[in-house]
Amino acid sequence: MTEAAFLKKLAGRIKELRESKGMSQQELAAKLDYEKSNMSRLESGLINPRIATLQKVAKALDVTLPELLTFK
Amino acid sequence: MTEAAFLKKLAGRIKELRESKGMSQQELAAKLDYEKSNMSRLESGLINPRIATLQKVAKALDVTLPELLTFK
DNA sequence: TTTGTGGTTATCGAAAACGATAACTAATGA
DNA sequence: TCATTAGTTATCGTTTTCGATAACCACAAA
Repeated sequence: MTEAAFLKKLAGRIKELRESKGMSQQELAAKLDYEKSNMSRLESGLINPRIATLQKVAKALDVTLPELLTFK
Repeated sequence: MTEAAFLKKLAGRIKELRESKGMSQQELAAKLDYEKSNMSRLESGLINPRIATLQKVAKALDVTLPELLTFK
């Protein structure tokens, strides 16, 4: 799997979890002190985020990091 | 948990898995095309790595990303 | 003593994340 | 029509990863 394909799947996983919680991108972004512009790019697979950023995303989504990173 | 503490635990997890496979830092670094100097810093918790880097680490250690990120 | 291996630390330049901000589109509702 | 909300896209400056390289330490084997 290419890096781009991997980031795409991760992006979809974040979007899926966010929507299942009924949150907007801006709500999620605000919850972890992340720019909404970057959140948009993150959910589009355009960013290769740092692990600490994903840790905050997981926390804001109320899931564990392994859960966030579990996808097909 | 602070970011620094989190990175320390991640570092320990990588070291633990690497040693359980009987690999040296340089062997692991070479396997994912990562500089040995950075591997040393990564295992010291001095680096907040990108998710794609950790994905390569997991692959080189023959574990899944969730497995790599599962620790106390 | 010399050589090799494993690991650490430092520096340099390039690339990319990230914060901050702005402009824009589309959809919804007053 | 106007305002609001959600999301996208772009730019700028700062910070940090990362590749590349070098120097260094400790230890063990020849």
